[in-house]
Amino acid sequence: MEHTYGEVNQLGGVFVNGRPLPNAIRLRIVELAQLGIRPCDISRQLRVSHGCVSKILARYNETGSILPGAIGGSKPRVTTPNVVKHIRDYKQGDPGIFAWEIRDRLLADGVCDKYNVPSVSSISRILRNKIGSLSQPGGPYDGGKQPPTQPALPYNPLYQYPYPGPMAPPAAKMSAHPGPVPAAHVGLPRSWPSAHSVSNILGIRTFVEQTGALGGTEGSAYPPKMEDWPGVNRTAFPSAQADKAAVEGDIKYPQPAPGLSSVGSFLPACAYPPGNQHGVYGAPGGYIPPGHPWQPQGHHGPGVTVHGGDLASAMAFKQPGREVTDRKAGSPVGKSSDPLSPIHGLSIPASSS
DNA sequence: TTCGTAACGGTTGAA
DNA sequence: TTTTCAACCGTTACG
Repeated sequence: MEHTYGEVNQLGGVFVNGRPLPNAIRLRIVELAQLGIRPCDISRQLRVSHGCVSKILARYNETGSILPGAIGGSKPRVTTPNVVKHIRDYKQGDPGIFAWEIRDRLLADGVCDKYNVPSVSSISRILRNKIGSLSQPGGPYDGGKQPPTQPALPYNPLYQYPYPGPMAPPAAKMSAHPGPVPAAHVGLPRSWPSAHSVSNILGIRTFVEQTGALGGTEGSAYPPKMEDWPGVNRTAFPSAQADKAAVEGDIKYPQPAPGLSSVGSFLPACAYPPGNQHGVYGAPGGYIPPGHPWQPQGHHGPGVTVHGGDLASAMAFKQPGREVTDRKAGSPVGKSSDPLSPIHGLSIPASSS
């Protein structure tokens, strides 16, 4: 957390280690690729490492989304209350049942599917820690307080993970089929682009600029230090963890170093079609005033909207299912053989640089 | 020179 | 409240 101000990469670009690039940059990468600009050139222009360009383009090709994945958090819990109840039922019905038998029954009864069924060890732990304690004293069960076949929570085939809100689980690393949940939103900001619309990606900066937060007042309006950012925490937006993940990259991109001001020179506001500039790049002076830090983007300008074309399509999935995997999963990210799959409406004139 | 990707050090957030 | 762990990130370096 000491890299509040970011670091400078070999290309002179500024980045915050561990944090996603601002969505504006991510979008720009995709846009430039759409224009036929080679990734290596994009890398140089935006001063983003070519590895990152490659990864973002590969992800886009794979998912149709420019957004980063949901950062942080733990694996979705599989031992939901419903599952625990069923396990309890099974144990009550057959005190001698083995954990692996419970597991099989969870599958057979449709309580879980193969993607979210607890492991045998998890079941054992549940039996030991939860059900076992509940069953004490006086025998393995709690005196039959639970009916043998209590309705419990009706099994919802759509239920998979106890994520709050409309979000889908970050199942990016799951296999092709994450389960009963249609993968259309898997791993992406679920409410995108509604709750945190394109404006949050592209518009806020300009909104900030327009509202004067930039140009001398950013210090007060937008504290440069990450930890000074109010309201940007994991509880502020309870319904959108991934949204946060998607926007925090901008929210928390303080990056005052001048390196990324190059983005402004390479990517002037006029590079965007009028539709996209509406409410986004209203400041005619440019995208980022030279010498200014990247302004964090976030929920500071909820009124800003973008009417431009299919910009949102870049934020949405091109295809259901998100199988973008990181290196840890074997990195079967799609080859960038077709980096120019169209983003209709994103006809952006080549940079005037 | 270009591109894909493993390794690395970092951040984040749920448990 | 703190710690742990497993997600994710972008950069770097290598092939």
